[in-house]
Amino acid sequence: MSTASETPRRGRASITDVARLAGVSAQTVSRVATGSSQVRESTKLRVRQAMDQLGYSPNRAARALRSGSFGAIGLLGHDFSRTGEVLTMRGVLDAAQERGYSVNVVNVATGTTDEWNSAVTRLPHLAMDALIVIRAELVQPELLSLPARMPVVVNGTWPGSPHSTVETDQVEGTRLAVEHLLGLGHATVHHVSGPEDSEVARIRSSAWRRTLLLHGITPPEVVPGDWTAASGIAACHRLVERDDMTAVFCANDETAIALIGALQRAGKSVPGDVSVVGFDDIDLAAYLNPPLTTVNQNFHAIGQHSVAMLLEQLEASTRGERPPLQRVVVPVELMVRGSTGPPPRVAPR
Amino acid sequence: MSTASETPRRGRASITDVARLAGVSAQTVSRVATGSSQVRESTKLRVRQAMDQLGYSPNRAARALRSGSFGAIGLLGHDFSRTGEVLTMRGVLDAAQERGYSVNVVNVATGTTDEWNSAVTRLPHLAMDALIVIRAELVQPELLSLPARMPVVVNGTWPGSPHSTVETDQVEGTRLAVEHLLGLGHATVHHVSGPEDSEVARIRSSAWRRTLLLHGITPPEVVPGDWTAASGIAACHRLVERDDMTAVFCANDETAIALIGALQRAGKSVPGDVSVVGFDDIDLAAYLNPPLTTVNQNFHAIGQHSVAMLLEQLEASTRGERPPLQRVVVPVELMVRGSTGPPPRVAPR
DNA sequence: CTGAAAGCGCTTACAG
DNA sequence: CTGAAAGCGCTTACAG
Repeated sequence: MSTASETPRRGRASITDVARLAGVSAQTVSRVATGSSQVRESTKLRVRQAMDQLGYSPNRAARALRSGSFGAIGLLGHDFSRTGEVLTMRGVLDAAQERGYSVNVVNVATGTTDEWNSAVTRLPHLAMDALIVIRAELVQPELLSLPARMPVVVNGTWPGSPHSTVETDQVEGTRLAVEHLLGLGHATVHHVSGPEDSEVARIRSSAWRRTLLLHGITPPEVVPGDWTAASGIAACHRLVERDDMTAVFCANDETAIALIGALQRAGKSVPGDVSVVGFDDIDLAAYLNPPLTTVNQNFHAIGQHSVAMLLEQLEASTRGERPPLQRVVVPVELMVRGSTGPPPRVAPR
Repeated sequence: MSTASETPRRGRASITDVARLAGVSAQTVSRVATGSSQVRESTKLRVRQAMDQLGYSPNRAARALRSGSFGAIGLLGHDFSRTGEVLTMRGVLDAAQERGYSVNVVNVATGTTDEWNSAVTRLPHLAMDALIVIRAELVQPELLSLPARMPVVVNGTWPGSPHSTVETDQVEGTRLAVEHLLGLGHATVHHVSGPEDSEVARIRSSAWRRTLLLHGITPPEVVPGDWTAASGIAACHRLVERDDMTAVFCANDETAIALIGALQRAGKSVPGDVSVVGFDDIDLAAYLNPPLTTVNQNFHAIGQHSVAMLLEQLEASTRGERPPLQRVVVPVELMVRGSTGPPPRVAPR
């Protein structure tokens, strides 16, 4: 009746199939599969062989249902094509994989407050044990605590957050950028900001302002940007009319790169006439002409820290402890390249 | 005894809790939750209220265990920080979300054949109904059919693949790029290739060669690259020694952008002395100086098509049909910008 | 339109 | 070191 080719009809072997083939009980198979307790070496071997023969892998849903853990981390963010989101995701993927967790990525479509809140509300439907949120700024705090007992780590700044956070040292990065320019001899540093609804952008702007004030310089008017290359070009039109414009600190690299391109087309030399600094250190930054001086954010480390903290929280609550609230600040590094230099001898007209 | 604040101890309401509160059976709650069959309007309303009051959301693991479907798609790829991977992922995320599926992203660490195979082998452990693989080239075909009955769609070229594929029209894109340069009056077109182990890179190289031959031009020696900006700089050293080097077709944008930067530093004008074309159309391409002429790949569409095909397969096999094998080719568009122009009057020395 | 019963494939106590 | 029983929270037939 039973032939070698007879495999379970459902296409996938279950723990019972393995148990039968190995001549043991299902629990023993489970013990071998999870490595949870001691099994006699010879038994273990027999079970392993049966597993291989049947191509067995445990049903994740059954395991999750019984154990209450999915072995998955959720990653919620808006616009997973920007440098920050992408590199953070890489860090999360790497760290999670190392610890045997899979990653469920959820993209918030439009990035409006409504979209964020609705995404958070839909989360409990998804199978995940813990959650990393990139830029939670726009989320209502009450909503983010919605997934009951679910550990949450927030990437970026979220004032008054009841959750652990991992963020770049924005203030230090900005200070390094501005003081680098001042150190080169520039009389002042102009600033192209990020969008108004971004907390990070506001922090960079105010750090720029404070650094100038500390050096006794009255900050010039901010040129508004929105992270995009297009806003870098728009910024150029406004900046070229200023007589003292020899140095510009841009809120991110995209804007800085587009600004440099526009300045060059307007007949300005970078850094001969104008020095430009960005923020992020995207991959291409070092290969442009001129190579971009910028502040390196270690997004990958942010992702890795997030996973580590999340799993600590998970373990703490498994032990019945109250998970610790942590705030990690990841250091930055100023990458000095070719887009900055001393100001021109004679003020450009 | 029972107070308003009494919630189930486990922190999350179950279907039974909702049923009790609404005064119906668990199945009726299930019917309302899944919308699977007709329920009297007044009953539905009562159930909905109970759900809201308890903050109920169905346990994904239980649902998956019972229904055999996880509501999740796996996305397997190497290096989720490159343009292609990232934008394809965006397309997958958008399309999956629209259909109520979540996306499990798995990053293949080193991109070696071994890593690919081991990632594929580990997949059945993960909770997913179907799988999208970006660049399966390095995977052993037998392994990729390992997850029994799991629909698979492959992005990119995989000769002899037993699975459905979605890919960019590489040949047409290359032809457009090369003929654009020839049309401008260039006598020949040099080529910086992608890495040897990439099928896509090989296709672009051979399409470049064939296009030149079709126009009666003997193809110059290929300059080897590997997608990176660094290889664009290396290519510059080799290219500047060639007398007839007035036009270069690069296998991707990163290489092209770095090459342009290096050419400029070597005193060449782009496009005055040399015209350069890339492939991909990354976000920054239009904002560089000069703006990059390149072939636009619609990665987002690739991701969306992949999801659509996957779900068709899933539905077909649910109906007991043999899922159809599809091959979708996504059209390209040549973006003519500032990095290309007619050759210099006098051959540059 | 609604309900009582069975069972998806595991793991978790509890015995031995 | 190993096993028999129970049950995680759902959905799927099967009744009515």
